[in-house]
Order: sequence, then structure tokens, then C-alpha cells
Amino acid sequence: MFRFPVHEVAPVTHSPLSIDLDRSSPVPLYFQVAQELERRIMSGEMPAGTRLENELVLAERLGLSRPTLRQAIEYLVDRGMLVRKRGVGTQVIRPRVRRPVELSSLYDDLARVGEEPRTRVLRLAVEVPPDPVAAQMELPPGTEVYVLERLRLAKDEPLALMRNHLPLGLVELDEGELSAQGLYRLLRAAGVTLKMASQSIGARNATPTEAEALDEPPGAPLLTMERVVYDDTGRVVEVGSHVYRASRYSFELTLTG
Amino acid sequence: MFRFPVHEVAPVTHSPLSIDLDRSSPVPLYFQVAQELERRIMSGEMPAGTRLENELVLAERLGLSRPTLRQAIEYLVDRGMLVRKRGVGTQVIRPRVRRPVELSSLYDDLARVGEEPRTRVLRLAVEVPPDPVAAQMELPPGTEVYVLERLRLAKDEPLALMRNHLPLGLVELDEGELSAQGLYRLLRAAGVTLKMASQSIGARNATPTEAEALDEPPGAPLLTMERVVYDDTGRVVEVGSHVYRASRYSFELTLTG
DNA sequence: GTCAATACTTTGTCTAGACATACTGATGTA
DNA sequence: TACATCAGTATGTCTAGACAAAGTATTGAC
Repeated sequence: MFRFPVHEVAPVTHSPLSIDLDRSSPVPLYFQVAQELERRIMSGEMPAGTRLENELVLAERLGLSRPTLRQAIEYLVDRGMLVRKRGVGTQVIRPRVRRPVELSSLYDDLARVGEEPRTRVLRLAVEVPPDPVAAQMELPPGTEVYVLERLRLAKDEPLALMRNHLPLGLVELDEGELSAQGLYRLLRAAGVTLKMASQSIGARNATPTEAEALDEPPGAPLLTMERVVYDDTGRVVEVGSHVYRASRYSFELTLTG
Repeated sequence: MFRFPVHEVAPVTHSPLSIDLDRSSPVPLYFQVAQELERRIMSGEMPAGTRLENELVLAERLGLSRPTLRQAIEYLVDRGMLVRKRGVGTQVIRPRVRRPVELSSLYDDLARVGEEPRTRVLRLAVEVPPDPVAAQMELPPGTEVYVLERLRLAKDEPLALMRNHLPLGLVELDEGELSAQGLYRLLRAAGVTLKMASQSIGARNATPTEAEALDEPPGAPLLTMERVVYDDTGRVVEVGSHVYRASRYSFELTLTG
């Protein structure tokens, strides 16, 4: 005979979940679902531990096929917001996923948090770079490239010294534009799709010149960052060598495994 | 009338691509395909620029359905080895993808490159941590946790000072085992699935104590790393606060966008 | 009461095919 | 010659359903 357990308590809540889908929208259905789920997770409507209904039920309720629904869930699993376990189910793991240091520009990062970024262009020239730089750019030694040196300030305080090398013919660099916005925005505006970057983060003490430019005492610790950026066709788009004031800056990153 | 162009030159080679699939293997078909493609890209058999045949043809040649083949390609696109463009095709972008600093342990990283890692356990205790650490671990203030302090050496030279906090009841920590292998391997052996980490990388000068322990001159630059690691259920598994000798260590990471 | 075998639930993998959409290149017109 | 139009090609999205495998809970035997 069927009996309800006496202490019937939902172990983990799972709301029946209904989402309004717009089938005439150019936004794919799976993405509409993913975005709505992401919103609910972020807003706390679906806190960590919330269990989703199973895929069959969910797909039918939303009027979608299971593959389409799975595509939405997969998107969120990849971003570390959901976990799936075969035979068990799918549940929310963590709302507060900061997701910084992707392929973002320092300028935009600062602007986003209200740090009022400014840029002072120290040098903009076309030169033959040192051989190691040419090698990183996968160019034959002796090829001329842009050399760009900038001082980045946030709220009128020096933050970083940045040296970049860029191949010619990719984008027309202009001192005025470089002062008004970040390098990455200029690249994107020129139709370059940033795809991948390989970077190395280290530390060392400031040289006297650096210390003065950054308004730090001699020997102050600096964070160093070397970065090679590729576009979607595999070309090297930019090679950067930056130093940051450790007293005012750190790299935040989220790793998933 | 049909004419061949005079200067017929294959703009990008694409081999007919045949792969032996084992349908009785427990390894999924899409993964067999993905692995084989990855191998050919890494080995240089399919250099950057190589174009794949279109999905319909490829699926038929391999005796797979298109979704299955797409799943394989998607896997490699996510890892930054292939690019797809609608109406155009799929091609290899880059063979040499170093892919470090994922959710890897320093110990295993060093061992892999032959650096002969060793660990000296300086302290292993059960204590009430400072309130900020308790907050990071999402535990009520006053809860006891493991406190672990280690010195990591590579080829008999000091490399890093590591302090970790772990909740009790997750794994039994033993000084002998901690000396012989990395913390992450112990966690995995205890059935903990590391899922996500949020970390912050900065720099500062060494304190006198740190300088001595690490065999560095006073005021030497150090890389600092603060890390909170979560498992697949969203629990905090470990909170780490490490300092590395900047003269001997840097973080390598690959970003994709 | 304990432990092994069994049933059930849920995600993982795979198939076959349809229509939509973005990009390329050829065709045709002014 | 230059430009707009159109056909062709390849990936993007979506559907409907099948079987496999892993994990959980229940059942049954000793």
C-alpha cells in the first residue's frame, strides 16, 4: 500500500519552470532558454542546490525537443552554473560567478566599474622590433611593425605602463583615438575578431624609470604581463608587454575544470 | 563550358580524412573523432589553415550522423583548435596550444616538466580560522578547519610558500602523504571532484621571514595567489593563499574568447 | 539485520532528416 | 567596367525518437 512518509520535506526545491519563448525571434530557442535560466540563477530565484526537472518533462513543458533543451543546459554547464549527473539530475551549483579576465581590455574593465580610465600615449612609431618580438609575431626578422607605448591611469592615478607591438596593415593607429579608448575596441572596429590569447603573469621590482612614471617608490613590486593575441584566422594581432602597480592592481580569474 | 583555371593551386589543402572508429569501444564516437583530429592537428599532419571537408560529406565518409560529427567538431572549436564560419567551412587555426593553469596542481605541473617537486610540511593543525577565511569558506565564524602550511621545492630549491584551509570531514590529511604528493591528488583520491576555482594574482615584496624561507634577498618581489576552489556540488573545498618567488615562477594561461 | 539482486529514474549518445541563414562567386545589366 | 542580383555552398538551428549506462532506491533472501 502506498503511504506518504511522515516527514515529507522537499529536499531541494524545484519550481515547475515556465519560460516564454519567442519563436519568431532571430535569437535561437536554446539561447533564449539559457539566458532565462542564467538570469534566474544570477538573480537568486534559483539558488545553489535547486534541482531542475528532468529533461524529458522540461522539454515537453517548454514545447521543445530534448536536444534543443539539452543545448541550453549544456551552455550553462560549460559556464559552470549547472552540474549534470547521469541517473541523478541537473542542479544549480553557484550563482556568483564572476567571470573576468576573458579576452577583455583593461580599459573596458576599468570603465565598467567606474574607475574613469585615461590613456597617455607616450610613443607611437613604426620600427623594426627586437628579434624575439618578431618571432612571437611570427614575422621574419627585420619586418617593420607598430610600436606603441602608453601610460594607463585610473581616476588620475597611474596604474600601468603598456608596450604593444602590432603588425602593419591591420588597423590604422591614431594617437587621438588611442587616447580616447582602448586598443581592443579599435581592433574590433577594424573588423578584427580577437579569438585567443596566451599570456604569462609574473612579478619584479620597478626600475627607477618605471617607478617614476608610475609614481611608486624605487624597488616597488610590479606585476608583469606578457600577452600574444591571435584572431580567428590564427594571425598574431598583437604582442603586449605590460607592467602594473601591484599596490593597485591584481588579476582576477575564474578557472573551470 | 567548364574550364579549369590556369593557375590551379589548392589554396588550402584538405585531405580526404578517414578515421578508424571502434563502435564497440566505450569511448563515445564523437570523442574518438575529436581525439583523432586533435592528434593530427598537434602532430602537424593538419597544419594551421587546413580546411576540413564539409559536414555532410565528412559525416557520410565516417559513417556517422551529422549531429555526432558536429559534436566532435564543436569540442575542438571550444578548445580553440578549429574555426567554423557559416557558408564558408571549418578550418584548423593553430597547432601549438599550450593549455596550462586549468585546475591543475602546482605539484603535477612541476612533475610533468621534470622539475622534481618536493614538499616540506611546515604546519598541519585543526584550528578556528580568521573570520575572512571562514567567510570565504562559507562556514559560520568559529568553525574549526584544517590549516596547512607547506614549502614547495623544485630541484631542491625553494619555490613557494603555501597556506591552505580545508573544511573537516572532506579528507583525512596526513603529513606523510602530503610530503609525497600534491594536495589536489589527495582530494581527488578522496572522491572530491574539483569543478571551479576563483583566483586572484598579485604581487608584493617579501617579508623578512618569507625571504629567508624562500632563500631570497630581503624585499624580493613575490607573486601572490589567492584561490577558492569549489567541487561539483558547489561546496568550498579549499582556500589557498600562496606566494611564489617571482625570480623562478610565472603563471602561464590561455584565454579564449 | 545485512547484503546482494533488481527495478527505476535520469542523463549520455546516436540516428535521420528538415528548414534557416550567412557567405562566396558567378551572372547579367547598365 | 562596375554594380546589383541570384544561385550555390556550408554551417546553424530544430525536431522526434531510440537505446545505453550510471546512479538511486527498493525488494528479497539468508
